[in-house]
Amino acid sequence: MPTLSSLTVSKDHQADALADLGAIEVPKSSEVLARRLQDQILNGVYGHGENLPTERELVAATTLSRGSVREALRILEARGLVTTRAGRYGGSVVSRPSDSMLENQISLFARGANIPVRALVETRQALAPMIAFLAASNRTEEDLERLKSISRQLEAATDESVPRFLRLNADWHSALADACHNGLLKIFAEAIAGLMLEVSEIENFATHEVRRLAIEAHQRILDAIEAGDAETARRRAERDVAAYAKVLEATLQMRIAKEQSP
Amino acid sequence: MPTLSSLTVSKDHQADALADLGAIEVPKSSEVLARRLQDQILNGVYGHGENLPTERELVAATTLSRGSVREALRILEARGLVTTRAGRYGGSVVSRPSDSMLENQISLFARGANIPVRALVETRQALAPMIAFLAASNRTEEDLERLKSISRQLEAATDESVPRFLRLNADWHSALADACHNGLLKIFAEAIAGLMLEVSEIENFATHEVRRLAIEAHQRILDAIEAGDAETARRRAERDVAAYAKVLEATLQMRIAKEQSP
DNA sequence: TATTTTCTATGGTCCTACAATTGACTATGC
DNA sequence: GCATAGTCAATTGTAGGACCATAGAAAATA
Repeated sequence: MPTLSSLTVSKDHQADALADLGAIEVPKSSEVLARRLQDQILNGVYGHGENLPTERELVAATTLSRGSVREALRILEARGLVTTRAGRYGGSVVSRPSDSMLENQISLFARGANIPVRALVETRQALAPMIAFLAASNRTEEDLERLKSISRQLEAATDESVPRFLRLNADWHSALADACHNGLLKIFAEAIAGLMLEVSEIENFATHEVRRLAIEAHQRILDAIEAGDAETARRRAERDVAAYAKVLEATLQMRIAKEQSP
Repeated sequence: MPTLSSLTVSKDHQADALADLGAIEVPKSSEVLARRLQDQILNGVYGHGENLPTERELVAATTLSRGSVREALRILEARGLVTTRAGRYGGSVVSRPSDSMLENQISLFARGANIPVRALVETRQALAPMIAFLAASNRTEEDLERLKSISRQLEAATDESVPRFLRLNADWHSALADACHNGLLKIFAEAIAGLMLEVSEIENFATHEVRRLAIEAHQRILDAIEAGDAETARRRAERDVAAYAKVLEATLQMRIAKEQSP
């Protein structure tokens, strides 16, 4: 007659069950709350601009301590999902992650992951032609005016300090990214531009000759954009970024050579 | 004889000074500490895998309360710069932001900014050809094997459930992104793939016909990658993603039509 | 009506205390 | 001697209370 214990599963099944368990990670209460609030925000329970419950209300609802609630709010703030203001009628307001926040995150990742300059250049080579193409297709008159304005300043700055030239150059690319009317492409491009700017500043490779070539390339692209010739704009951007990649590579090679025999 | 008071600046200068002041935002102590620790981490004061000072050491050094110190650590944790473990010999160790963390941030941004599907498609059109190009150039034998393996599974899944097909499809693109050996491109592509997957699932437009076409396109790209023919791979990826964009657009148009006359 | 003052709910900060965790160390049993 | 179990201690995790600083609204005042 079968006993109760004889009905239990075999040792093999127990081993399987053990393996199935795996490592268990216990999240912190602040992370759990942050996650749940994030879900509610994404599901529209709290819309943009609306106030989350006050800290003390969250304490009452969750039975967590105020410290844990505040840590959860700091997490959401770091993700750009809420902004908190003090004072009466203050509180945590649901907001959209800003451009600069995402750019910073991309920058942090790239530094941490030791993304090589080559990878940055490749990504730029992927994005820049599409940005030029779209800018030619979608630009408004305001976009065009702004690009032209920066172009003029850029031409005037050929002989000025390198930092000013680099900054104006960045502005030009930023205006171009605006003109393409694609928020995601814009941020990707600007994050990469920011990362490459650091390299450029270190390298200091913006010689007079390089600057002149850059301005001419910009002008050619701008002409195509003004004419609304998307295909030509794309092709010219392709050539521009390829030329830039070559110059940068040569500069980096030079640096390596220098370091090996100073 | 000039008095001391006559040596003070004019009212005009005072007005200038007032304008120079502008709005002043007082940051929270936790944000200040988070920023300073982040700078130290980026400057290599604490290397990857190293421990930050303990919470109580930070309290002693900063004269902040432990609560503020902990909020700062939660901010850094949300940025992916540290991971904290409890227990003796635990603490906050410096770490690199993970791929998934950046992907989530991109996803959060795109949702919040209401990035239209059109912009996602455009960005994908920019990235996919470059990824195929680089994959053909940089692929290892392991990359190739993995791609082939997923391709086989994908062909076998033509008649299976849509979610399984979509998932395998995502895996294929993920493997392709790995093969290009560019960490940044990979994450951008996967973040967009994740966002588009949501759309696809809603649309449920993976008909048998579409699936067959997708598999054929993959095979053509894979052939070029195996041959190491980067230029061909790029061209084929271009055509693939353009075709995909067309199908998606048609599906979206259909949905709009349906909604207007249900 | 315009200005100032007061009021008060809210986040910001500090403090204390204790629980939970976890790796190293020690003791135990065989 | 070795494996197992138990103990210890430093660290994070959490709770709760107290008070300050802030900032709008509302009331008082001119």
